Parts: sequence; structure tokens; C-alpha cells
Amino acid sequence: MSVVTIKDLAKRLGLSAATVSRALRDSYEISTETKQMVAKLAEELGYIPNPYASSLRRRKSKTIAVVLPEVADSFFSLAINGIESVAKDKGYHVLIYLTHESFEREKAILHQFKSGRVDGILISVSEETSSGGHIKEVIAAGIPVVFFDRICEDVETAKIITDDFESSYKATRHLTAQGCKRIAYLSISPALSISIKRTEGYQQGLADSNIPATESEIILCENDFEANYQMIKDLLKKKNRPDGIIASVEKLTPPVYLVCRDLNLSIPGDIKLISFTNLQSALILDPPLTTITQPAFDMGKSAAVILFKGIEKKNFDLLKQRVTISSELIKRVSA
Amino acid sequence: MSVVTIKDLAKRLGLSAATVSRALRDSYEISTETKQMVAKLAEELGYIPNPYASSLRRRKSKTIAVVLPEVADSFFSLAINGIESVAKDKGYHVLIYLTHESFEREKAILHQFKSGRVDGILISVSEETSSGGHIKEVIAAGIPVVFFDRICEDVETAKIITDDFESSYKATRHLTAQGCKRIAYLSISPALSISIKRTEGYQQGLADSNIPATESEIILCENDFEANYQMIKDLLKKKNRPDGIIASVEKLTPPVYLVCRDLNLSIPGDIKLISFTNLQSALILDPPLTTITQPAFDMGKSAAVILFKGIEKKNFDLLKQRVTISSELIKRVSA
DNA sequence: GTGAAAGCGCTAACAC
DNA sequence: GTGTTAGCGCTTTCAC
Repeated sequence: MSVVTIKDLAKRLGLSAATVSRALRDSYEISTETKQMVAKLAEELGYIPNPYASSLRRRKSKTIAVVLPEVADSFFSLAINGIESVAKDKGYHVLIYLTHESFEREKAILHQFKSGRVDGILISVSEETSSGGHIKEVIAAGIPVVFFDRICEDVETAKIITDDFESSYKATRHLTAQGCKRIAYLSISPALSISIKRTEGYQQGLADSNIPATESEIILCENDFEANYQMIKDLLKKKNRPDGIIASVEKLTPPVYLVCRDLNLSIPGDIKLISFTNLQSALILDPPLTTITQPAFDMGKSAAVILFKGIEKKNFDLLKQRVTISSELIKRVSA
Repeated sequence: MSVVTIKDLAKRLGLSAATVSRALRDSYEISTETKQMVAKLAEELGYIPNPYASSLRRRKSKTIAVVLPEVADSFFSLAINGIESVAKDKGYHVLIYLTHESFEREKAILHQFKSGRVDGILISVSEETSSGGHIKEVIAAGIPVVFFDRICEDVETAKIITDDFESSYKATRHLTAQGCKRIAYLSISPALSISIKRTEGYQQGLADSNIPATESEIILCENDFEANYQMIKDLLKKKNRPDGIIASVEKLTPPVYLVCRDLNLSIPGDIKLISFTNLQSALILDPPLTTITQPAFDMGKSAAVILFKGIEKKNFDLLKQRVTISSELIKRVSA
């Protein structure tokens, strides 16, 4: 706790608190000499402003919230870096909240933001989030919100996404071009915006490759490794097993590799695989993994930049913003 | 911004602000009926306390800071989850700061904590941090600090670490037991506590295996992928190249695999490899990677638990706390 | 069991 | 260019 306050500085300098405050904020009203005196003493005494007194008075916190499902995923780790890089430059602080894919938790977290704790919010919604009422409430309370990656289509505010449909489409077409006739799609929560888009891209890819819908298979995976392993194993044990797989999120890659190993199936010989992932280690997997790699850092950065515009510029129409940053299909050995 | 204040509630109920405040905080002085009335109206009007007014008055922020070098590493991602899990239960908020391995940045971040922005700090120091003066200052200002993973030995406060010496020793002994005669150790910043311990464990392991110091080789790696790749390539091109490698941090794994592939060297045939990493994908690498896996989640959790004890319990001697949680050597194919 | 009053540290209006 | 005053919204004496 810094025990030195503006009053202390004022007393020592024979000035009023108001003048010191103005000098510290470099107000145009204050003479250069005074500013220097104040700055010098503040430095000497190790004065650090109390952020909460300032927040209370000015009604802004210089803080943003980042609401994420998890941080285990490499996508979100990279996104945090992008966000932090711009928050730091802006002199903002970053509060982090994890929903653990729970809608209830997400609601509770957002609810308390109406208190003015943060000046803006970056959010990637949970798997369970199918409607955005809780987010609309926060926006109605006057707090700018920017979605990134996992959005709510029914909430009108800025959205930073990647081209999920196109990525999935490209992945599917790549597999069929390699000769796949029967492609399984490993999905997560079907309510998620990214799931919907990716699934659509997959289906369109199949259609455009003249693969009948009967030859498609969508497996709804869970958060539990063992359960996913088992589902994938069941899938690959069937007599008409797929010859191609698209793993729609990072965490579904390991179980596929393991099942193939355990079932003695060769990738890409028996089964070709493409995963959505940002893991650097994709290229040292056995075999090197063909990936859809998302612009995670840039998405985080871009979301933060837009959020700050929304916070700082009064006549910036945050609500209409929509940025799509392309993902990349990186061909390696698995497909 | 919640526009409903305690005064509003008080006015509506014909009570004083003081009574409402006490009722909301469930003070023993207040009658049950009053409490219920207040709770009911607060709920109805959507009252949310202004956290900064409360922080200003009570001189506590219900917020902790987590200061990390990066969040790209799987270790720190998992640690954040551990930290968040306990902060959530305690009703605390988590501010995150990245130093990007810069000492200057770390100093600046810590400096402003003297303002009372946070009630406690969890920190894993940067590569460049060789002395802890900036941390001592914060502690002197009365703010509890807990180190986790990367510590400053010269700062007397709680430290949560893993058994770096033993892990490295075990890794080295495992390699020599497999027949390695010449083991290289890929290091990062030699000033870092974890680097020092791991290097010592490596050297002791060599000594106990009767391998002369002349057959050891410590390569100081950097933050740049290309540079590391080149250094490792140079290392493995030498005629007396090592037959074993210990990668002391996660990010050094990919370049080793790539160099081996490019030089047509077989792992583990020509070179055995053990890496410090928490990546789930270790077991689907080519070949599956033998790892030292750290208890990242538990370290984060444990650090947070101890920090909160330091914050909440006055007669808890935070400074003397020291917890070591063991890492695990997981034998797979690479060594 | 409740109220009045003071004040946390800072800043914005309004003076001069 | 600087000072005075009045709060921001909450909590905490100290009364009764």
C-alpha cells in the first residue's frame, strides 16, 4: 500500500491537491515549473496513484476482462498474448475469467461486470451458450463487448472470427481430392458458432465432391479424453470405417492418433486426418499433421484493438464491426 | 455501469445507507427481516456493488496478480487454470501480466502494485531476473508474494517449486543407463533458478555415471526458433556428436526433432532425447517422447492456496513456506 | 437494531 | 495558473 497520497505531495509543496492532481495528469492549465516540481517530488517519495480512488471518481477502470472457456488450448494461449500486447500499450489491465464451458458460470461472470469493474469485455463463449441474453444485458449497461472466435450471432456487437466455413470446406475438399470416400467429422458442442460453420463447410465440401450424405458421419465428442478415445475407436472398428477424419478442435487430435496406433491403422495409409490446431508440435507428430491453423494471436490482437476503439472513441460504431481473419490449411503428411 | 446504489436501496426502503450496507454484508447487528427486505429489493433492482468504492474504503481489492513470462508454454497455461480454480472459489479476481522475459517490464509491472491494486501476487520470474530487489520492495509495502516455478532465491517469501535437480538427475541417469556416453544439455537463461537446478542435476547425473565433464556439453539456447535450430544442427553435425540430449524446456523439443529429421538421424537409434514438457501431444510425436512432466496445475493451485492464506490469515508465516511438488519421468520411446 | 457523519484518495466544477 | 468545494459509492466508527 503506497502511503503517499496526493495530499502529502500537496502539503510538502505548498500546493492544493487539485493542482498536484492536474500536474500529474499533465494538464495544460499547469505551468511547466510546477509540473516538474510535482514530478520530482512524486518520484522521490515514490508516489503511486491509488487506482481505485481514480476509478471511483472518473467512472472508468482502465481494465478489461477476457472471458474464455479454458486456457489449456493453444488457441486461447496465443490469443491472450495478442490481447495483452495491445492492452499493455494502452496502459490497460487485463482480468481473466474462465467459464470451463459452463453457461451458468459465464452468466455469473458477466453479471458482475455491470458493476463497472471493467471498461470493456472480450469474450469467446462457452460450449453451452446458445443465447446471448446475458451479454446483451452487459451491453445495455453501456459496456463494450467484442466477441472473438466463438460468437453469439444473436448479439449485435463486434465480432472477430476466422473463416470457419471455408477452412472446413477446404479441409474436406482436400481429403476428397486425396481419394477419401467416407469422411468422419469430429465435432464438439453443436450449438457453438464455430461448430455450426465448420460443420456446414464440411457438408458443403462433401456435396461439392459428390459424396452422398449417407457417407458422412458426425461424431459429437465430449470434454473427456477417455470417452472420446472410445468413441473414435468404435468409429474406426466398424467395417465401413471412414478413410478420412476432420478433427474440429485441437484436443481431438491425440485420441485419433492413439486409436490408429492401437488399432494398427496407418495415417495417412488407412486414414487421412486433418485437425484444427495451433500446436507447434504438429510438424513433429507421427506422421506430421496436416492442420487448419488459426490466426490466434492476430485474432486476439484485432479484438483488443477494436475493443479499445469502442471504449475510447465515442463515435465509433462498435456494434457493426465484423472482422474475418483467414485460417491456413497447412499440408503435411497426415493428409 | 450499475446505476443502482446503496443509497437508492436505502431510500426505497426508508432505511439508512449504513443499514443497507450492513444488511448486504450479512452483519450480525441487522435483523433477519431487514436483511431479507434488503436482499429482495437488491435482487429486484439488480443492485451490484461498486467494487472500487468498496476497495477504496476497505483498502483491499479482492484481486490478485499473476505475473508470467509468457503464456505460450503449456506449463503456464495449466498453471493459470490451477490458479483460477482457487481464486474463483475465494471470490477473487485475477489480473494477468506478461513480462515477455524482460526484467525491465517485470520491474515496471511490480512497481505499480505498490498502489494497492492487488492484495497479493503470484510470480514466475523472467529469464533476465537475477536479483529480486523489485520484489522485495513490493513485499516491504505489505503485499504478499508467492513464487512458483521460477523463483528468486534471494527473496524471502513463499516458493512453490518442482524438484528440478532430481528431475534432471533422473533424466541424465536414465540416458546413461540406456548407454549414452555423451549427453548434451539444452539450456536457457543460466540465471534462472530452474536452469541452475536442472543443470546441476544433469552434472551430478553425469558424475554419478562416471562420465567425465569433458563429455558434457551445455548449449545455451535462445528465444528464437531459427537460432536454436541452427545451434542444434551444428551440435549434431559434429563428428563427436552427442548420443543423448536433454531439452530443459518445452520449446526446445521441436527443433531437436526437426534437426534429426533433416540430418537423417534416428531417435532413439542415433540420439536419445528427454524433454521437460507438459504437452499432451508428447505421446503422439514421432517417436513418442520421453518427458519430464511437471505438476503445472497443482503448482498453480498450491501457490494460490498459500497466497490466500497469506492474504487472509494474519498469523500465517508466508515467508517461510516452501513446497516442492515432484515432476514425473515418463518413459516412452525417444529414450 | 438502526442512523448520522466522516472519509478512503482522487478529480471535476467552479471560482478567482 | 491555482485553490476551494463537493462528491464518486461504500464502510465504519460512534452514537442512541
